[in-house]
Amino acid sequence: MKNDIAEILKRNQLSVTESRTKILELFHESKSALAHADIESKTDESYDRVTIYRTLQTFVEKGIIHTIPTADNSVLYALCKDECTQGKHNDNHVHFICDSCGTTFCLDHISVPEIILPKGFTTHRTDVVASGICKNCR
Amino acid sequence: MKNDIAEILKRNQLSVTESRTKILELFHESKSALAHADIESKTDESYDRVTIYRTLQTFVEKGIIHTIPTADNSVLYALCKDECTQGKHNDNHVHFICDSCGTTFCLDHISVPEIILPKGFTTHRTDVVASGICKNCR
DNA sequence: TAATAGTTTGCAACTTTGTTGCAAATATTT
DNA sequence: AAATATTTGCAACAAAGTTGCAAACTATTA
Ligand SMILES: [Mn+2]
Ligand SMILES: [Mn+2]
Ligand SMILES: [Zn+2]
Ligand SMILES: [Zn+2]
Repeated sequence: MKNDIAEILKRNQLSVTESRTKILELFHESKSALAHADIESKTDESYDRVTIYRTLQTFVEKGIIHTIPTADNSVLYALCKDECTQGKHNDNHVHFICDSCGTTFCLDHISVPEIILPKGFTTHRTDVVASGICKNCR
Repeated sequence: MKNDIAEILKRNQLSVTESRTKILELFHESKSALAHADIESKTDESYDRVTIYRTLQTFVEKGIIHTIPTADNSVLYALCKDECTQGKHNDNHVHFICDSCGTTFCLDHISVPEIILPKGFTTHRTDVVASGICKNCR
């Protein structure tokens, strides 16, 4: 397991450090999206805030994790499961945020529908974020 | 015009003040969504930051404006054109953010498609945010 | 495996964004 | 016009994010 994580880092030309390993492990263990603060607490504040910021940024650039836009404007991150690469994300799935427990899920098998835009507009990315009550909260 | 604005405020049981009038006017004049900072600059910093925060919050609560989630996590606001009321928003249209000029549009006539969620999930709101190149930038 | 070169981390200091309490100013009601 | 209710601006604070740099660590090479 720890080896798999190191593999992913190496494949992305990142040196294998304790913080990166631990943070990437967290994403693999987690069933839902994580915010900066979640990572801080789940690592017992062992890493500096700056390190976490930089790690998340690096992972996003490498196509290891993706961001999820939210209505309340907190930044959330989740593992990319599609084939995302350096600078080219491809996470065309719907996201769901529970208004009750706050958990955010990647609905990997529900893909974002094609949206037909007015003439003159070109789309590079489409985010669909649904919110409501999740299966655990009803 | 200024009278129309005052009317809207009264209809929503808000006292008609200079800052509220001016800010609501800005939204009516603007063809795109506005961020807190846009309002600050377009009003020549005549109002305190706190006043702008509170005004935006009040307008959202009253269903006069709605927020737009963004991938880069800046908060954007735009006029509600549907029949939104106190605590009940109904802005089921797609939003478009231009990667080149940053302008954010409400695509009022493009409605959010129905998303079929897994069993156990109930949706209260669905945001669709597309990004790419807008008609002015290509 | 030890030395070196390259990369990442933590700290400090700072900026930007957002929040709260409260007195003064303004708007509404009588 | 006075009384009442609401809003505003200030100050102080809290939370979130950024940057430069020396020390620590990782990878490479000999
Ligand atoms: Mn996802
Ligand atoms: Mn809109
Ligand atoms: Zn839930
Ligand atoms: Zn544009």
